[in-house]
Amino acid sequence: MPKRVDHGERRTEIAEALLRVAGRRGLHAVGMRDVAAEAGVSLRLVQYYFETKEKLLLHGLEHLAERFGERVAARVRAAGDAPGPRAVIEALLMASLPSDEESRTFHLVYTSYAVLAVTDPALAAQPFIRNPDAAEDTLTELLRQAREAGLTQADLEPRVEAISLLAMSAGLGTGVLVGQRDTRSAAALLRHHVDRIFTGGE
Amino acid sequence: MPKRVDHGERRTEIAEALLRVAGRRGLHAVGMRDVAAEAGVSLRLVQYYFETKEKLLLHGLEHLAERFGERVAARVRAAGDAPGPRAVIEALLMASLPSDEESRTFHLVYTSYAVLAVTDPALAAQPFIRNPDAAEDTLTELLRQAREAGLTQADLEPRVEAISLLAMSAGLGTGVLVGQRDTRSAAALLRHHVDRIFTGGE
DNA sequence: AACTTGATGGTACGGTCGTATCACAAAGAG
DNA sequence: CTCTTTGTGATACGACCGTACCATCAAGTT
Repeated sequence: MPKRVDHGERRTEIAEALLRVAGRRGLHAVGMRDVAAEAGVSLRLVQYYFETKEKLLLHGLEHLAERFGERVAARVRAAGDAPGPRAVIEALLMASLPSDEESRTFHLVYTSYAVLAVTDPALAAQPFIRNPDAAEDTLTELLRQAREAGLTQADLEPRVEAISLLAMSAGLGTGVLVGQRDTRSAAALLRHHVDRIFTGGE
Repeated sequence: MPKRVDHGERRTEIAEALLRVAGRRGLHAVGMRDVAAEAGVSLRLVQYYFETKEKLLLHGLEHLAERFGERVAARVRAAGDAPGPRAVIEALLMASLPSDEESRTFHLVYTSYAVLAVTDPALAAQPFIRNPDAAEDTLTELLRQAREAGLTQADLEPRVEAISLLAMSAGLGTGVLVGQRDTRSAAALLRHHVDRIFTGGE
């Protein structure tokens, strides 16, 4: 046998190449040859590790979601040791706003995938429901904790506010992406609503 | 000269064919030939009335925005004669949620356009800023009127709430589109926030 | 040493896409 | 009646795309 290469590692490299070029030129414009060139390998290798383009896209989406999850987790950790629910919530919301190149790419590519998934049944809706639902559950639980700790009004509905904040974050993110709004004003808007929620207790 | 055909009319027919097929199979999958078949004309005619695909897309986007504007206006009118700001606001928000086939297509195609516009400088960012900005101004003005009429808290910030509601509506709309959420719960969420805003006055 | 097998490169095939070209019919203008 | 112009059809071209096929090299195995 030859070199014995770690398939998982190689697949990750190629998937990240896919995300990079998708972030630059849009997911719709990404071909197998572009991915190969970006990853510095031959077209054949992309075929070798992902037999078909559809599998490449699917793996790319999973990898994107995973990397984004790690990014959010890192931001939350950076919010300090033993941060309160509010700090965690703010970190969580801010992390998903397009600010630097990475989060901008994330937003763009994720939205592209979503659009594709609506019409293409092959790109299972799975990842588009599981991950957002997980974020929703997490945020709901954080708000519930805040309410129990008396940091919010007693009649706060955690899930309602969680869904609202995430929907707002997504909508604002799109606005930033198309250049309608800048990141700072979007962040200020989100903080305004966090302020609103964290009022009435204390 | 031959038949002397109304160009504007024909362009509209073709643009609507574009929107129909884009709504079914996704904007990324739409070719000139698909549009021609959907409109019941030959490929050549599509080329004749829109020289290039890019111009076809651009005109399609403008037509989409226009039709959507009319739709919202109709919904607002249907809210009754001399409706209060609140009824108008609710009608405005609900109309832009994907409920029937038309609004679902609108959301999908508009999002597709937005994704394309991020990377393709030819698809001018114009329509993606002008129209949302107009909606934002309209909603801001409605909220300001409501505040002046004492229907809301006196310290309400009209523009902040307008942007928030529209961003939420967009985010929720995407959620509905990908099947994460159903239309009724999204509508209920929006109404919840309208309720929140229209409180404290009276 | 011969063989097997995983990793890789090169390249060709069939299809589709946007666009361009050529041809022609029909309807007024002179 | 001829001529010009507008609308319409058919088809061809060149590019690109995803996929498939074939060859080759390297590293163990027997």
